[in-house]
Parts: sequence; C-alpha cells; structure tokens
Amino acid sequence: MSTDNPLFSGNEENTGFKTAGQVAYDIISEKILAGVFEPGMKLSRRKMAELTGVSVIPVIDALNRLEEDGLVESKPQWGSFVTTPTRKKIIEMYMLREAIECQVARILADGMTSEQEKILREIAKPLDNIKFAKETHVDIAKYHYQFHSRLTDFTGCSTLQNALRKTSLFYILYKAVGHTRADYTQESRYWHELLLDEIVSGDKDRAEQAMRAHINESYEAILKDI
Amino acid sequence: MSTDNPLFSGNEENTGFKTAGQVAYDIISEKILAGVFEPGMKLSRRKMAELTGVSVIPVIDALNRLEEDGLVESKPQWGSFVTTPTRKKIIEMYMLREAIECQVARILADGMTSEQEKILREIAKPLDNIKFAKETHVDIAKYHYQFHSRLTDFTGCSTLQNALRKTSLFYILYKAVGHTRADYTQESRYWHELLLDEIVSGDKDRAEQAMRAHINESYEAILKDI
DNA sequence: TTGTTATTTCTGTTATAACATAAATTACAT
DNA sequence: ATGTAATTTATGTTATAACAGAAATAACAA
Repeated sequence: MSTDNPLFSGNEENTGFKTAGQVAYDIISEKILAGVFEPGMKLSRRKMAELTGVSVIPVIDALNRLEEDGLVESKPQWGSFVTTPTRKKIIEMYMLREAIECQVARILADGMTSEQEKILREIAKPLDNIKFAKETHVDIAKYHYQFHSRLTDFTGCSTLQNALRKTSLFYILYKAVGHTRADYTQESRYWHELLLDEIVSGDKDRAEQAMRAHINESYEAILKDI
Repeated sequence: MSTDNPLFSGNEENTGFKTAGQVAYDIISEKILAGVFEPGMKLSRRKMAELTGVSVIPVIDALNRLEEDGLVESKPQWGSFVTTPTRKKIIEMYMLREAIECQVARILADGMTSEQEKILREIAKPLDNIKFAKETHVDIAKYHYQFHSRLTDFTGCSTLQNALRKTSLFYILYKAVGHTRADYTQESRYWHELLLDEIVSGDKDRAEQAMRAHINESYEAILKDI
C-alpha cells in the first residue's frame, strides 16, 4: 500500500533506496490511515523506533512530516498523538478544499487540452458508477481523491497539489475512524462527468460554481454525520 | 525580528524557553528573509550547526520546517539550499494565494462582526497611505501581510491561515532578493478599504470578485518584473 | 598540458547515549 | 483509607560519533 498509493508523495523517485525516515513515515502513516493507530493515541518516539526498526532520529523526522500532513498533532516538550478528526477540523478541511478546488476549476476552464479531458473522463465514468455497497468508505475516498488529484495535477501547480493532498489525507483519516453513517447510495451519480462538462465550457465562473456545488454536496452530507 | 514578527508561527507561546531546533529555525530563517543567505546558497548541516550554536540534529529539524515553508529546497541525499524565486514558482504562489484569499473573502462576507471590521479598517487606512518612498519593499510586504493575515484570522480557519503564511513567506523572500523594479507609487490607493466595503456588503460573490481583483493587481505588477 | 586515478575532504544520515523534565508509582505518615 | 513526599520510570530533546557516499583535490602518467 505504501509504494503504489498516489497519496504518498514521499521521495519515491529514488533507486529503490529508502531512507530510514521514509521507512518510519511509511509504516506509521499506514497504521494511522488504516485505523490501527486510533485518534488520540500517543506515539512515543521510542516505541515507534522499536516498531519501525529504526532509531529515534528518523522517527522524529517522520513524526514532523506526519504533523505537517495533519495526521499527527504535537504538544512541544510533551509528545505526539494521532489527530482526532473533530467537527471543527473537518469544517476547516472543507474550507481549504473548497478554496483549492474552485481555483483548480477556474484554471482548467482557462485551458485544458482534449488529451487531459480524455484522461479525466476515463476516471470519472467508473467513479460515477461505483457500487457503493461493494467498496469500503476508505477505498471510495481514495478513488475520489484520484480524480481530484489528477485534476489538480493538470493545473501544473504543485502548491495547489500539496494543499489538496493534505485535505485528502485528513479526509481518509476521518473515514478510517469508521463512525461514518452517511448513506452514500443517495449521492448523485454522474457528478464528476457533469463537472467536467462545466470545466470544458471555458467559463471560469461556471466551472467554479459547479465545483463549489460538487464539494458542498459532500460537505453537507458529512455535516450530518458529526 | 524573530519574536515580534507575526510571520513566525513557531511555538512561541512557551515560557521563554526555546528549543534548540527553534533557535536554529529563527536564525536561519532570519538570514534568508533578510537576503543574507542568497537564493541557491547551499545550507550545509554542519555549517549551520556551527553558525547557530546547536548540533546537527536540531538543524535538520529547522531545515525540514524551512522546506515546508518553501524557503528552502532539498534534494534527498544531496543537501539543502535557499529557494530561488523563479517565475514559475511566483506564479504558483499567486495561484495558491488567490485560492486562499478569495475563500477568505467569501467566508467573511457571510459574517464579520463590526468589531472585526473596526480592527481591519484601522490597519487598512495607514496601509493604503504608506509613503512608498520611505519604506523598503520588504517592510511594505510585511505590512501588507499583516492586513491579509488578520483578515484570514477572522475566518477562524487555521488551515487557511497556514497556507496563506507560506505564500507570504515566499513573497517576502522574493522581495528580499532585491531585483524588484516595479514602481509601487503607481499602485492604487484605498484598495484595502474598498476591499472591506465589498466584504461587509454581505454578498459572497462580490467579496470574492473584489479580492480577486485586488490580488490580480499585485500579480500583474510582478509579472512585469520577471 | 591533459586525461586518469587515488586520496582526501565534505556531506547527509543515523545509531547511541546522556540530560532534563514530566508522569507514574511507591513509601510513608496521618 | 487517604493525602503527601520520595523514588522510579518514561519521555522529549539533543550532543557526539560513526558510516557511507559524493565531490573536490592531489598525484601521476601520457
């Protein structure tokens, strides 16, 4: 899961060599996103070092990166623990996601190649037809991110990509916790294909509006959960 | 500069105690933002340790944070160096800033207290009347950030605040390099007060549009520079 | 002079161990 | 039994030193 997952942007262009810090990051993040390390759990440096098979120095590095990712929180001089997805944090995550993705929609409305559109439609179609009963919430979340991540990629703007990645990590963390009660079978189908229609229209404002509606649908659904 | 500067969000709520990593971060970031460490300059771990008076471990921590801030870039297994503000990076920074601040404008249009408006107007007025000849570009950039940062604060959304902070750090880095040729005396006055007018109108779309225009003015001016 | 090889230096990385502080536990007195 | 003090344990932090690989320099041959 750690190497073939597009979520992990860790330096993986290397020649198979993994730094010790990367090893620790991969293991710990995998445990968190799989729900093994539950929110609020304390992540002791020494325990994590023992678990991952490296020393405390690379563990500190890994925990720092995880904190930047929003998966871990730290009180200085006290310790690190798995982030608890509170209502407030989820709302904040959506505020940022809306900001990023609306901007992405505007940029792409300004100029998206037909080649890019083709690629996106190939992702959108199966995504809009997912059998919700057969997939876990986490899997669906990752599939969703795949589409939006590719969309953001096509802006060529890495700063937007990095910001979006964080919101997705947090979203997956929330889904991994498991107390999700929303009924996703009621979600609109064909949303992503319609979204693409609006983007290729070339009208920035229309594209933005469609994206905002798309995100708000997910937002409203989650607000009922928490 | 390190403790009274609102740009530095490092854990400064502590009881005067500074961790070694924080010491290193403060010193190195100050040198970078002051232009002493020029873009492209290699920041050797050992040299930085000697300079800051701490060991290499906290220096690594500081460099990691500086990389997250966008002030430093690293090639794994090779080293860290001061970020060079290329045209592409500046454009990307503006894309992110526009995304963040337009969202801020929308949120505040939805509900900003009169107390908050009062505070913002007290910052906006002198900002709109700055004597450009008497201030350095860096000082003006910091003053500017003070307004926009406070604006973002009032959304209560720390994720937007963190994202905005990065764009501002990069902007200041760019200004610190010094080859800025734009004539800022031609910039519109009263822009920030007018911006507040649009936000308090309560119309999200109007607020967003005004913010976008505000940022684009700065954007267009800088594009001529680079 | 120029191209090649060997050596030296420098670098990022990380394991080990020490230090100081906070938490938890025990010991003890009331 | 309960509150307090002493002690032990655990933890974050960081200095030191070692390891491996890259870069630069020196030595040497053509």
